[in-house]
Amino acid sequence: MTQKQSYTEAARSFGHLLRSPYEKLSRRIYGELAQRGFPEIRFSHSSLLRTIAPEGSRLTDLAQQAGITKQSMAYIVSDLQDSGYVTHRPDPADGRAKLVCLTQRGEHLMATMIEISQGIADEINRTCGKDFLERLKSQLAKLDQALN
Amino acid sequence: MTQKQSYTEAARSFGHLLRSPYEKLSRRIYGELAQRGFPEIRFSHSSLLRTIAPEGSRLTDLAQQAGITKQSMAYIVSDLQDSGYVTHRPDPADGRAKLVCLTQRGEHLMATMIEISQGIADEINRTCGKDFLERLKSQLAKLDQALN
DNA sequence: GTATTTAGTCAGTCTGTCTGACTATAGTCA
DNA sequence: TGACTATAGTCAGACAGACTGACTAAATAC
Repeated sequence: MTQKQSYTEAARSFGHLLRSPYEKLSRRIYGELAQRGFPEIRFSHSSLLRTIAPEGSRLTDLAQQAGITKQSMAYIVSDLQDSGYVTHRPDPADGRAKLVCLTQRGEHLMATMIEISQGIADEINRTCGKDFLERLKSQLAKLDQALN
Repeated sequence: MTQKQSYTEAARSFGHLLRSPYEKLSRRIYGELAQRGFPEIRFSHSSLLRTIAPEGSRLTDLAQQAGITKQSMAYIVSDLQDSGYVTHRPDPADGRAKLVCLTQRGEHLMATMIEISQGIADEINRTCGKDFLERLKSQLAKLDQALN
């Protein structure tokens, strides 16, 4: 086995194993969202959807939590606003700031994402064994800690 | 706990746990490559680097294996060619085709990536326990299968 | 009251993906 | 053998999503 062959095997063994299930989960979730009436939702939207607070969030906070610039987050906010998932309202605590808030459609989207995620989790546990995901999550959290 | 709060917790528990270590590993690997004399290498290059065969590969095969269009792969090949990591030569079996081959610099890059990956794997096993990665890989492979 | 910092917007740039169209070559079939 | 279809790679343009610098209005610090 040549050195080059052992490289592709080494790479595939881990980087691939982390990326592939993630990509498959993404495709499943966005595919099912499209089928359930949310065809506009894309991967980039997750940087806002996974961090927005129930009471609304500031653009700069969303950007910082997602690790992107406020201009990039503004682009995503604009897109979700055009599709009716979020809206703006002034932040009473700061005349400069606006709060990005979920609309009713946005809240419905969130509820649907939870439902889809739960369904996938149940399916995985049925296929891979009881509490498989809990144990996997525990190991991934340990890995995540070790990589800091 | 509101429904919206439970969403972010559910999402963070898994999607986040798959993405975060992957992003950290990527930053580590590309950071160390830059320090070791390969500053041009970026994440997008991995779609070629992880699949190119030791004897060279056709553009269309690389594209298919990576799941992107041949035009996108051509864009990546061009970038790596400009930086001296790959070169073209005609495919003797087909007058239309060219083989994308690693240069000496490209092979050195590959060897360095293996070294860096091995070092990270050893460090993870030291931190998380003997054979931690083997057991984690096994579970991730199981998950990957379950998601097909 | 002045200087500095912050929130958000605007415009432009870059990367990396896509599509359609094209030319040259290969394969198939009658 | 010629006509037709398919394939390999290139070209040009479009788009999504990331970035930077500059700007205005509001907040904060002194």
